[in-house]
Amino acid sequence: MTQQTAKGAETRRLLLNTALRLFAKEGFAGTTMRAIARESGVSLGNTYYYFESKDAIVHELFRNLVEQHRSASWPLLVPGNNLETNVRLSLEKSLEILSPFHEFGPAFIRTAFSGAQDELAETRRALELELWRQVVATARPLPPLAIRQDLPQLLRLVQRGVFLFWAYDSSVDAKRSRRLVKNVAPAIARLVVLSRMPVVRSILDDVISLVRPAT
Amino acid sequence: MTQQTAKGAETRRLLLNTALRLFAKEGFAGTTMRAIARESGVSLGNTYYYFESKDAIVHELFRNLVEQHRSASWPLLVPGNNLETNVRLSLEKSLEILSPFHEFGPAFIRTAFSGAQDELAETRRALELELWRQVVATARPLPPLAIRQDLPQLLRLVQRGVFLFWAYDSSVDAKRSRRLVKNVAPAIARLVVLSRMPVVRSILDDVISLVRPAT
DNA sequence: ACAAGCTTTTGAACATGTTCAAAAACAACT
DNA sequence: AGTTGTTTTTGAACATGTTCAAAAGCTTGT
Repeated sequence: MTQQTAKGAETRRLLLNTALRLFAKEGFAGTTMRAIARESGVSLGNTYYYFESKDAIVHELFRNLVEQHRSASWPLLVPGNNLETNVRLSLEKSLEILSPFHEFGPAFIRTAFSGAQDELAETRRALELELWRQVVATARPLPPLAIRQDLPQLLRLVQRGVFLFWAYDSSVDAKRSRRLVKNVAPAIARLVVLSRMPVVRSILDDVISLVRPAT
Repeated sequence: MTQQTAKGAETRRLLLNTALRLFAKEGFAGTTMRAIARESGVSLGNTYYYFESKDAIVHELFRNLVEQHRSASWPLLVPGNNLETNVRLSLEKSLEILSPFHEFGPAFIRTAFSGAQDELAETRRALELELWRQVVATARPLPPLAIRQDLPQLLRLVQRGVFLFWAYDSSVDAKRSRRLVKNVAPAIARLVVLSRMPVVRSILDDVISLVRPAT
């Protein structure tokens, strides 16, 4: 199914690069599998030897973006930042990295929310969580102990929400999404502080009970 | 494009019914436009005369479900219910009505979140809002005045969230979605009560500023 | 060098969503 | 009844995602 030899890996890389270039130029729907094959100087069938489907190519592209997001956000999480700053920076960086791919929103969502339990989805999830753990761990003051444990998963949930919003955000330059982030970051920070209050805590518990078993 | 005469309307209805039946039996992806045409005793081209695309059929189906949800929830909103009960009943009814169409989740989402500004989307939005206005208006005690105005839009937002969750919920019988509703309803009610507190109010303001201009 | 068994590549087919020009059916008017 | 214009219907084509059996290349062991 996938590549085993050096030559195979090379072809695969070639196809992925071509696909990326065409996607950028012609958009997702506007790029045909035949075009990807032709521009790569490879047969159509061969393309399917390396990628199960057109969506699978997007899936891989998406995973790359998640990786980029993580590594680009990491150095921003410097000591001295409070939670709000960390959250805002990470979310903003995510929008920044996604911005050239707005047209893929729906396709991304299909892969991001597919509910697939395969390895790729699992590593993606782990990658995302790692970032949000770092966001929490480097924030000062540290969030209340009672919530510290679950906060990364909550933040990941928030990110998914922002991502969804962005995917269907048709405002120019995703202005509305950027405003959302600007508003959400302080809201989160406040909520976290308030999590000491039993009423707020119980609401958070409701939400946490959702992220715990899955998603 | 669409039907003008009685016969045309008849053909359209026939196609829609056949599509619905086939969707239920074979699933969305499993139902081909050719099958719909064949089973209706109509040519393929004619099907496209009445429905712009396969998605357009789903779009119409979805609108019908929204309508059903509204009219089925209405009688449940009896005097004496508090907000939590009303919210829970409406959300549960929504899951109940959607349940036979779980497989359409992604397709529904495409139409529900397409961001299209056409008439169909606008009437759907109005229909939804009307229900949530009723949910708020019939609840006792009435929600705090400061938030009463915006609450319907907030609740509609919550419903969209639940809908998204449901669409990608792969648990059997959408158990997780049902639990979500069970947890969300009291959380909402508590939040509304707490909205008198400035801190909570400011968070809600952040969210409200999002639903106000659009979505 | 050769055989056996992988991996890679190809080319042709298939299935299905969608388009379109032309035919048929129908309605309205004279 | 006949003409004219509109709505409905058809059938054939097209575009593109996907599958598959067979050919070609490569690697490894003899």
